This record gives sequence, C-alpha cells and structure tokens, in this order.
Amino acid sequence: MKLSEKKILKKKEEILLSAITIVNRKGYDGATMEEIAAELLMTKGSLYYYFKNKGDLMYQCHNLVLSQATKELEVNLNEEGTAEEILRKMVVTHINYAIEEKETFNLIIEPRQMFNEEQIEPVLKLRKHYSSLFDNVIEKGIATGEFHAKEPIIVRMIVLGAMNWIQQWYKPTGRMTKEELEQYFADYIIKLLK
Amino acid sequence: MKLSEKKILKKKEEILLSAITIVNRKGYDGATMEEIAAELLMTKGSLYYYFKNKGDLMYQCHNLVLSQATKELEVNLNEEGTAEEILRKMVVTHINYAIEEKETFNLIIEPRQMFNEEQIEPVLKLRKHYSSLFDNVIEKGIATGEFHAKEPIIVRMIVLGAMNWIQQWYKPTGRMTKEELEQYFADYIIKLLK
DNA sequence: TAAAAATTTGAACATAGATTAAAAAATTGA
DNA sequence: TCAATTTTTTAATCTATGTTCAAATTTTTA
Repeated sequence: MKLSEKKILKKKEEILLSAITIVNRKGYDGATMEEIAAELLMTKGSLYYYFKNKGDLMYQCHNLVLSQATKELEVNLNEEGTAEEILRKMVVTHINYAIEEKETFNLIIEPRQMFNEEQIEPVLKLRKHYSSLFDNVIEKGIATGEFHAKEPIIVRMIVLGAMNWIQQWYKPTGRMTKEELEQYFADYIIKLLK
Repeated sequence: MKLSEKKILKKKEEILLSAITIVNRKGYDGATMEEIAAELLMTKGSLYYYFKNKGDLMYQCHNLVLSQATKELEVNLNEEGTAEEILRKMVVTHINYAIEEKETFNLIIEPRQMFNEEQIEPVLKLRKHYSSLFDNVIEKGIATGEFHAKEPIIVRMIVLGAMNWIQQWYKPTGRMTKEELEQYFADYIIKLLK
C-alpha cells in the first residue's frame, strides 16, 4: 500500500473517531457535519473528500463500533473456562459498549430507518453474527449441562434486551458503579439459564 | 362543556389517532404533517388550528398511548390474585403495547432528544409512574414470600428491557405467535423472581 | 336568511443542514 | 524550485418539511 493511501486511511479513521464521539453525544440526527469537522479543526466540505455523504459516514461509525465489540466478544468466547465464566465476561463486554458507545453501538435503532438499501444487509448481518455469539455460549452451556433452557433463542433475546436497556437509565453518578451493575446483571442472567 | 368544545376535542382525537397510526408506521421523524393530514382528507395547515406544532402533536401521541397502557396496567394491578398472576397479566399488557403501538409507545426513544423543555418533565413522570407499577407487583410478591430479589429495581429494569427489546425483532409472521411469546416471557420473568 | 364565528385551504415563507463545485492552499516529487 | 497533485476552504445551492396567514368556505346563531 502506498504512503498516500495509508495517509488517507488514517484521516478517514480520525474523522470516524470524531464522528463517533459526536454521535455518542448527540445521536445520529443531532450530529451535524459541521460539528464533526469542527472537532478536527476542519470545515464540513472536507468531509466529502473522504466520505460520500453523511449516511455513509454514519454507517461506517456504526460498523466500526459494532465490529470492535464483536472482536472483543470473540476473544471472550475463545478463552478457557466454563460456559458460565465465558458468559459473564461477555456480559461485561456488552454492557461496556452499551454504556460507553451509547449511540453508535446502539443496537436499538431501526436499521431500516437509519441506513439505506446497500447498507442494510451488512448491518443486519453484523448484528446477526453478534447475537449468534451469545447463542454459542448458551448452547455450549446447555451441551455441558451447565445451563438449561427450553427456548435458548428467547433467553438470548431477553438477555440482549435487558442489557441494551441499560443505556436508557444508566448514569455514571448513580448509586451503583458500572462494575456492580455488570455483576448483578451477570448473576441474574445466569439464574435465567440454570 | 359546550358543544363546540366537545367537537373540537373530538377532532383533536381524530388527528391524534391518525398521527399515532402514521408514527407507528414511520417513526416520529418519518411522519410528516402532510401525511397525517392526508389520512383525514385534510391539508396540513389545518392541523395547526388544533395543535401548536408538530412537537406538540408528537408529544400528545406519546402521552396518549402511554397513558392508556398505564391505565391497563393499573387495572391488572388491582385485580385479585397472587403476585405471579398479576405480573403475568402485566407482562401480556406491556408486550401488547410494545408490539402494537411500536413507535408511539416506544419507551426506548430518548425523551430529551424528542421532546422540548416543558414536555420532558411530564413524559419522564409518566414513564416513572409506569415503571413503578412493575415495582409494586414485585414488592408485593417479595412481601408475600412469592418472589425473592436482592435488588428488585435491577430485576425490574431487566424485565422492562427484555420486553421493550421485543419490538426490535418481533414479526407477526414468525414461528411463534404473540401469545406463545408472551407466555415464554412471563415464564422466564417469573423464574428471575423466584 | 344574513351576519358572525369557526374551520379549512393554499400558497408563500422560513430554516436548518446536507451537498456541491470552483478557487485557494498545501503538499509532493522530479 | 516549481509544476503537478492532493487537500481544504468558501460560499452558493438544494431540499424537504415545518410554519404562517390572509382569503375562502362552512357552520352556527339569532
């Protein structure tokens, strides 16, 4: 790869990171091209040198964050341990993303409302893969007899829903630390599966 | 109340119902004043005779649906039965709203992003009251010894989150009927509390 | 039925951002 | 160094809806 190509990739990444910051603060609609550029001491026109349009930029923000989270989950999944131990780690990973990358991670947004035709398929695929990692660990636990669930898919949906909901009410200043929260969530999720 | 006042209230309600339909189909941003009016064979200008602006209309949509849901929950809560029986009914009520009134019921939307300064307080209050109804039944169950929970508030958040998440994936055409779904959810929620 | 009041229309207006493109500036490389 | 290339700026344009308001229409009232 040429130097110039590397440079352009680096710049794209800078823009993405800036966009992610702003989107996490204000949401997709609230984030303006102006503000994203200003964060990097640029003007909005320049962004179009690197990204086709705002939709493209937003799409890449979501993808980047979701891909990172997926990678972390995959690491968790490949570590040694019982299904319970692995699932606990995954719960922590997921909750961290849900809290720290609130808006860009946001699995709650309706992809069909946010993204265009070409973007939807990859987004849905990424999300599906992400969910499937939870299915994996649940199935593993069922196979070893650690877990029991008549409808593992339903349990996984309950688990994901419960965790995604956290971003609606979590305040860093609340009476519970993020770590305590993660602990409790993990406990209750395990209970659901025993 | 004068006849003319009744008439105006009736018209307001018609507009609200139309707006709720459109919003449930397209979301708050996607619903245009034009389309809401068209549904009633009016032109958008007329809407401003009844509502101050779009924000006001959207606010009242959310309020109406949330208030109705609240009323139903309150009926559930006042019926005879064990905490478990009552909670099961409430789960059904909630899931029905989450599915059928998807976008207007949507407790997931960030109120601060959607509503203005005067509207936020009442919305948050309504939502808080709504949640508290679940706290009530959980506490009742704990008091009678039916339920056990070290952190009842956390359990309630898990329960609400899990239920609100349904609207992300539920399809009327899926392999499970709404009723089966409600059944499973209720079972798992009770398990969490035993 | 005719004046007054209430309601609706339609067209103009406002505006917030996204997008574009030509010119300017900065960088590269021979 | 200086011409070519890449990047950035600037400012104009576009667009989609929300909003307003005077005029037209419909309904009510006496």
